[in-house]
This record gives sequence, C-alpha cells and structure tokens, in this order.
Amino acid sequence: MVEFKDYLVLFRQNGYRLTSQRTALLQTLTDHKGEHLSARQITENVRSRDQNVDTATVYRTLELFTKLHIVNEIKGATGISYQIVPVGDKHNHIVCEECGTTFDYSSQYLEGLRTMLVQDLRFELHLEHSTLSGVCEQCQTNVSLEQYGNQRLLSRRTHGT
Amino acid sequence: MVEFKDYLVLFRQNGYRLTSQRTALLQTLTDHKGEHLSARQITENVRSRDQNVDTATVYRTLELFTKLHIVNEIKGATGISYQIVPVGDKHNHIVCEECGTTFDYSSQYLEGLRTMLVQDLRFELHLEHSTLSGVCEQCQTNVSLEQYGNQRLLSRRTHGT
DNA sequence: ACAGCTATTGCAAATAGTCGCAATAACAGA
DNA sequence: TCTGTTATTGCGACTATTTGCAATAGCTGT
Repeated sequence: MVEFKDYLVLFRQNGYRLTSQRTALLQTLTDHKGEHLSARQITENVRSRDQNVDTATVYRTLELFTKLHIVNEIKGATGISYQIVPVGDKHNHIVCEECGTTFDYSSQYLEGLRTMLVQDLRFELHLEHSTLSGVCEQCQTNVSLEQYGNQRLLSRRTHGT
Repeated sequence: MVEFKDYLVLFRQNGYRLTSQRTALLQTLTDHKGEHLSARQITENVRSRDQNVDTATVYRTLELFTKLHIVNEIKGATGISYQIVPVGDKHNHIVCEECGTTFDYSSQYLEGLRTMLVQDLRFELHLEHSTLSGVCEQCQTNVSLEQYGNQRLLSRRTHGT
C-alpha cells in the first residue's frame, strides 16, 4: 500500500513540494482508484475538498504526476482521462477504435517488446503509460462487414455496404 | 506511390466525399511526408492553398483521416502532431519522455505482441497508430543521476541532486 | 521558531479544440 | 446534364487547456 508519506519522500527527493493542492489531488485519485477520471471530474472533486483550486493548477499537477509516473494518462474514445498508477499487479490499457471501450491487459505481454527495444535500440520502454489501440473481438465482426468506420462516423455512412 | 485517385476510391467505398478541403489537406500532408505537423501548421498550410478553410474542418478532417488510417496522430513532448502514413516500409514512433525526441522503429518489433494479443485476447492491435514512450539511450545516463524530471521541469529542480 | 530562497499557486488573458446548425456542394441516379 | 439526397462545411458560441506573472507558501538551514 502506497502512503502519502511515500509521495512526500518522492517529491522531496526531486525538489518538489507537497502542497495542499497536490495532496487533495492525490486524495481524489486514490479515492477513485481504478476509475478513469476526466480533468473536469478531477477538478470538481478536488474543489469539494479544497475550495478554489484553479484549473491551471489541476492541469499542471496532472502533468507533473504523469511525469513522475504517479498517474496514467489514458486516451480513450471520450477523450483523455487519468487514473492513479495501480500498485502491485500492473496492467495496461488498450482501447477499441470502433466502440471506444477500454480494456486492460497484463504488463507481461510487453516484456518481449521491451527486451528487444532495449537490446537493439537502447530504448527503455515505459509502455504502461501509453494507451494502445486496435479493434476488440466484438467489433471485428462488424469491421469485416463495414471495412472502416467508428461510433461517431457510423451514422453518416448510410449507404456503401 | 499512393495517388489521390486511391483516396478517392477509399472515400467513395465508405460513403465519404472528396471535397476541396480534404484534397488540400491531403496535399499538405503529402508535401510534408515524414514530417510531424501540428494542427496549427496544417491549418496555415492548407489555407495557403484554399483560403478560408475553417479550423473546425481541419480538426474534423484530421480525425477522419486518422480513423481511416491515412494519417498517424503522434503524441510528442511538444503536443500532438500528424503525418501521413508512410507507404511501404512501416515504422512506428516512440518518444523520449526526457528530451522529447521522437524515434522511429520498425514494425517488426511489434509482431510478437500483436500475435499474443490476438491469440489470448482476440484483440487486433493497430500499434502503428499509437506512440509509445520511454527513455532514449542518451537520456538514460542523465536519468540515472537525476532520477526523474524532464525538459520543462528541469529548470525548477535547482537542488536535490 | 525565524529568515531566505524559490517552487507553486491563482488570476487573467490567450490559445486550442469542440459542437450545433443552417447553408453548401458532392455524388448517385434518372 | 439535371435533380434529389445528404455528407460536409463555415460560422459563431462554447468548453478545454495553456501561459505569464506577481503573490504566496513550502522547505532548508540557522
């Protein structure tokens, strides 16, 4: 279990300061562990704890937390969302281009890719912080019929099948 | 070599129309093959061909092209940029979290991951359209000294080493 | 506990990106 | 070529995100 104390240490080590705003944000994120929160939702929740926290602060803090790998920035069909990096069992996100659903998968799938990139390109992958995309099983059937398209554009494609 | 004719066919097949705006955008993108253009740069360039093209149209078109896999949306340190999908030798992007430099690597590195995801999760990966992130060789040395940080935050970390 | 240094914040203004809708213009069919 | 259908556009308004800067407040050292 990660404690706030741990974050304090993490911040201090790097010359960052633990402010009330950052604490409120950390609190909000841990309270919604596993959920995907939008910047707006986060702002609202943070404000319920600490009145006038500015949106600029929220964005800047979210950016910092992302850099420090405290949160994951997830790009789904509804836009960008955030969630606190889960401790223990690591999982990654993959979003379906068709239906927009976000799926999780175990980090172990990435070991091979990670190893190759380090060996050949000396590039240290941080894939847990990227959201991959593709087409889920459910949608593959539709795609084979329709070839292209997605939720939003679907309604415009009234002919062509 | 991909011709505009090919795009015309692609559009028609799916009920989309080839408008002058889309043509201008396609032209802009092909003229800057291999480069990473921001939405602003694209808008400016498109306008030099076709006067008042609205930003909304540019964004909508870019979104459509991304869905159709005509362009790649690349998330780098400077923000989101676009480039036309290269024909032939496929390559993917990986951006260094530290220095923001974008690197290319061959698609063949992804075959393993792709195969596993299809087998186990029935998920069809479209990794060419995602930008991965990590730390490049150059920056790994610095990171080992500094632990965390990036370009933008660097200046603020005056002590703590 | 106090003082100094400077990271961080809030504010205000700027920029970026999105959305609804009426007008326009591709395209298919006659 | 002309006509009808409807995908697409531009516009205006709106929401989201970013940025510069002066004021504030953590943290370190005394």
